[in-house]
Amino acid sequence: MDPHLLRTFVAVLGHRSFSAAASALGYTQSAVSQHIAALEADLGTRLVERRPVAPTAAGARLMEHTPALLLRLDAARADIARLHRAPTDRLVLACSPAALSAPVARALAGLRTASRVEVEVRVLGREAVIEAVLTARADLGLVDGVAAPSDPLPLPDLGPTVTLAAAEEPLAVLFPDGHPLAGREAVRLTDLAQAHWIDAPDTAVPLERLRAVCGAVSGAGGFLPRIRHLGTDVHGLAALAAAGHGLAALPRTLAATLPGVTAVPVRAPRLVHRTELLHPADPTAPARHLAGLITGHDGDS
Amino acid sequence: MDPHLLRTFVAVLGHRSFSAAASALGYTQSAVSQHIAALEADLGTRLVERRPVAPTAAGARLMEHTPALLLRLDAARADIARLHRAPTDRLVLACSPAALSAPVARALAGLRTASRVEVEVRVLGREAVIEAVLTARADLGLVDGVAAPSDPLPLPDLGPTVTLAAAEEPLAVLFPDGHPLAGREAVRLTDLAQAHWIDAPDTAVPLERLRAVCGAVSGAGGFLPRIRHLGTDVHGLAALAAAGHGLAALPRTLAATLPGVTAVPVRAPRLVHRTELLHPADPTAPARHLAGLITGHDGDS
DNA sequence: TAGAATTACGGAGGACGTAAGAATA
DNA sequence: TATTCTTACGTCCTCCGTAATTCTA
Repeated sequence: MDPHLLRTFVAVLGHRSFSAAASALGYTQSAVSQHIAALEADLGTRLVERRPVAPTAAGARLMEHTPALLLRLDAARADIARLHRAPTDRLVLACSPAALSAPVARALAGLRTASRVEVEVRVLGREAVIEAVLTARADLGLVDGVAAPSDPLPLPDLGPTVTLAAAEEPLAVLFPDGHPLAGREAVRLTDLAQAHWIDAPDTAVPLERLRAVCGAVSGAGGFLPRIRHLGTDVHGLAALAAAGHGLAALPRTLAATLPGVTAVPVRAPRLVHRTELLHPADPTAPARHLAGLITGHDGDS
Repeated sequence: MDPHLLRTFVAVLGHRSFSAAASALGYTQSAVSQHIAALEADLGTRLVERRPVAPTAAGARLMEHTPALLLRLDAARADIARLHRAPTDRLVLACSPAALSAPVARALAGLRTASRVEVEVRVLGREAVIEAVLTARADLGLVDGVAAPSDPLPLPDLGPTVTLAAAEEPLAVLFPDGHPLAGREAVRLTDLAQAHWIDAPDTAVPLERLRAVCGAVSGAGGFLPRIRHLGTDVHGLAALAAAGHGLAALPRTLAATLPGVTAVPVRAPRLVHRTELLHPADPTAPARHLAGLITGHDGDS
């Protein structure tokens, strides 16, 4: 269970090929084959089915642990590296699309007028934001999601990362302009479970999450995807929604600014769209500053 | 960052000595020294201060990740090993002290009358219960704690372990018989923050947890320990409480059966004592059976 | 000065590449 | 039969133990 072997393992499954994984990792095919063989010998089971390459049951189990394991390994290394970095006047903010709201943008402006800080904003998917903060590729992160009011987002706990609430606001559903429900004051999310949805896991609220928060109320499933939208482009998502491909959930103030769609607030179940600020245990000075601006408090602790 | 090196690292810090760690791990001191040197070279920092042996700042950071990392590594191995184990008619239940309630005991009795299953109950601290389930040293776990009603316990998420609620019941504080507050109908936990408490992290509700759930209300700290009780012995804890060493929080029905103390329910903040059932992704047949008996449902999913 | 960690060094085993051999679509 | 994985084998490097050395309480 050497990390190198595990990295090879995920690469093999990711590429569905030994040789592709080998060239991606800078090994020969032979080495990759030996890595997998070593893992399988260690664990006493076949992990990968060959030709075509696919995980066995045991391999699937291992895959439930390995990415998190490797991420945490990187996080540990990053945490230590952070201790010795020079104080910087540069700030990298990783941000999921719906988390980059007008107030956040204003806070960033405030930071840049107050101090001469070079700012870089990276819009990423939710997991990628968390990963960026943990591995110190970003100084600060903003992730959005839905939860019951004043409940925290269910983020995977990956060590000593501090998160503090940044903002809660109403959740809305995007309807094409002129849609029968677009005139409503508010909608019940549970009523829409059987509608067609756009599966945009990185941009809108993931359907699986909608299922989870509604499933706590009614036991049902629903929220089936009709079309899949990858990437982090809110505008493109709105275009799909406007064209009637399906529904999507976004924070209301953001949704209200999108063309071709009408944002109808969600009335029940009682939910909010929540944005949380992630920062590592010892943020840089600019990161502390921005965190303070975003939360309205001092960024200490 | 080889797992072997990390294991040596935690052993060195745990024993506060290279040579002690060496003999514990079956290495020579030299090997341990080389392990630490390799880690330090890899991470580019000193991790351990020598004579006396203690973690540096970087070493402390690494220690925030390493135990969880090694546990997850073991959990992955255990998950895979579970796939190939023979079906068994043995059941090991790991259980935190306050989770072993009368209904649980009855459920166990039901299991033994229904099927010829050899049952073993292991009472452990909370972390040890989780660890036992994850590493397959137990088939099923029961952990207790406090939370807001119908909120889940804040368990560290260590991979694909399913948890389902088993029971919620009122939380109570143990007062010595005859204590001025022992006659009360109910108490506010926040009123007791400045009282003396028994620090019994494995048996009672950990003080840190009380601080956390009360801290969400008032920002204060409090709940300072006066005496420390280690181990998993409810009766001994009660004896300390009866002798006036300090207060402790336990589920009410359990607390009510203890001699020498009076259990006063907690009125505010609105909290419950909660017991959660932990089981691995693919429980054994007896484990499924017992889970069904405890929750009152079928143990499927 | 004694206890404890480091350094030097050598042998055994492991890791990776080259190249030849099996297996499958 | 071509592609892809496996196996064989040689080399280099790493790992760990023995033993001599340095450090520090």
